[in-house]
Amino acid sequence: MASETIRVTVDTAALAIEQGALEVLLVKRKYEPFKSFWALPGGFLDETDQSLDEAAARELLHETNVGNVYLEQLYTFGDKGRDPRGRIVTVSYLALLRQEGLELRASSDARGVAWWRVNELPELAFDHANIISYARQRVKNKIEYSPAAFNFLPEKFTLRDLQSVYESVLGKAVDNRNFRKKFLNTGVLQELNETSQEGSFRPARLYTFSLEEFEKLPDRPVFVF
Amino acid sequence: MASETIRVTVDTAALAIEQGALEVLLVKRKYEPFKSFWALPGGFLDETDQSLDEAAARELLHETNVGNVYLEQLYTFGDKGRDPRGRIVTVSYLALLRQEGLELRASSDARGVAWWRVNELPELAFDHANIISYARQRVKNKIEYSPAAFNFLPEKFTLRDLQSVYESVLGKAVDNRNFRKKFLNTGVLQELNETSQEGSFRPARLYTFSLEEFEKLPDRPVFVF
DNA sequence: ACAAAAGTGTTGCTACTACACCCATGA
DNA sequence: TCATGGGTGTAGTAGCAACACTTTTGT
Repeated sequence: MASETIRVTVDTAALAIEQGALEVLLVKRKYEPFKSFWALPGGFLDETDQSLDEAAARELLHETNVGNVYLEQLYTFGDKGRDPRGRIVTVSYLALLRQEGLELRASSDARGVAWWRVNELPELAFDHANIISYARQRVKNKIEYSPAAFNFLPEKFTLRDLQSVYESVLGKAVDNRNFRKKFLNTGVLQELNETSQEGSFRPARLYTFSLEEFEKLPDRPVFVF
Repeated sequence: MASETIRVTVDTAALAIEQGALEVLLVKRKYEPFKSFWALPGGFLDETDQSLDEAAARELLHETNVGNVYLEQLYTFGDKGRDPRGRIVTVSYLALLRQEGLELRASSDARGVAWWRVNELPELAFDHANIISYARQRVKNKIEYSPAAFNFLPEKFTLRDLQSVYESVLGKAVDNRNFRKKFLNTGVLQELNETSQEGSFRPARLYTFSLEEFEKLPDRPVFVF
């Protein structure tokens, strides 16, 4: 083998929360290497991509039919030997989204697409387990100082929903009185005159997130629980 | 030009502090594109590099003769058109170091190497100004929760030295009583029985950083001023 | 009336901010 | 003794953690 060329892929760890558990979107590989293993959706950077971000969005849409989601760059992996096909540099991405309303569809070069609970992952292709743990760590940090958590929620949500997001991501329970007090104090929650009826008990008030109010906050972590 | 190949470079924003000013290490380009512009040291990822980190260290050493420094990956830039030579993906790195004791030496493909104050930069090649602003932001965040600041200091330093590092990076003055109290309270500073004589005035006590003590601290930002 | 989740206050403590003067040294 | 930077203490305040019961609704 002569001077092997270096190729670039863009892979996305797309996270969502389902029933109090953090889940990641995986595709089942149809071809070697790692045939039949689950892997992060992604693929080679293309000359037509205007940017890495665009490439990540394109591949995510192509491989899973998921589009229009929050995406940010995570970390770039380039160790020799991480892909048996040759020297491959992978720019990884993090996506935060809701599962509701999606219509997952695998591309023709995959055997399937599915959500997996991050605490119960199968054996993964390449170093993708590593990328996912990076992603988890990033979200954990991120929800403390940014409105990242709201990407997991619909437009209107209850305080309980929001608290559940924090609990799922942080992996620990939070005191509900302190949580409400602190979050309401930040001013980023806009109270609606609507409630959400979930069963035969008291309905919960709905809120929306106000980006405008968020931008008035200091840069420091303000959503720490 | 047929299907152009994608190439990967690794560029490093090496920061140090000199006389209360944050500075970055630049090389003057000898060839096109951006001939005679100043740029970050870096170069193409090589098949012999075991990892991106290694590539960054290799290029930094080759282009500036600076080695053995703290390096961490920063962000990856891959927009179309950011390099006139074709599609180039750049994995950027951040280095934190001291200038003392270095013997800067440009490689044969450069016209020179020099430190530049980040607040007085010349016009830079490519999107390197952008990379430097990423680097500045990263250090600013990093010194609040990690021992990153100590990379700018020698083994033994005074509290005043340490405070100057924070002031230079944060770009603001800090109350010295509160700074000392808070830093000493963290327990990460080991007091030495030595002093530093700097002039005809009271000598300052020297300290060292204790990694062992640092690791006992919580994950949250503890060096916030 | 009961089951279920929504919603609410207080107290003690810790940690931060703001602020100004004395100390030790060499010349 | 003077000039220079090193080094120190306090008081008021704000924000945090810990903690348990009442309210509202549908059945």
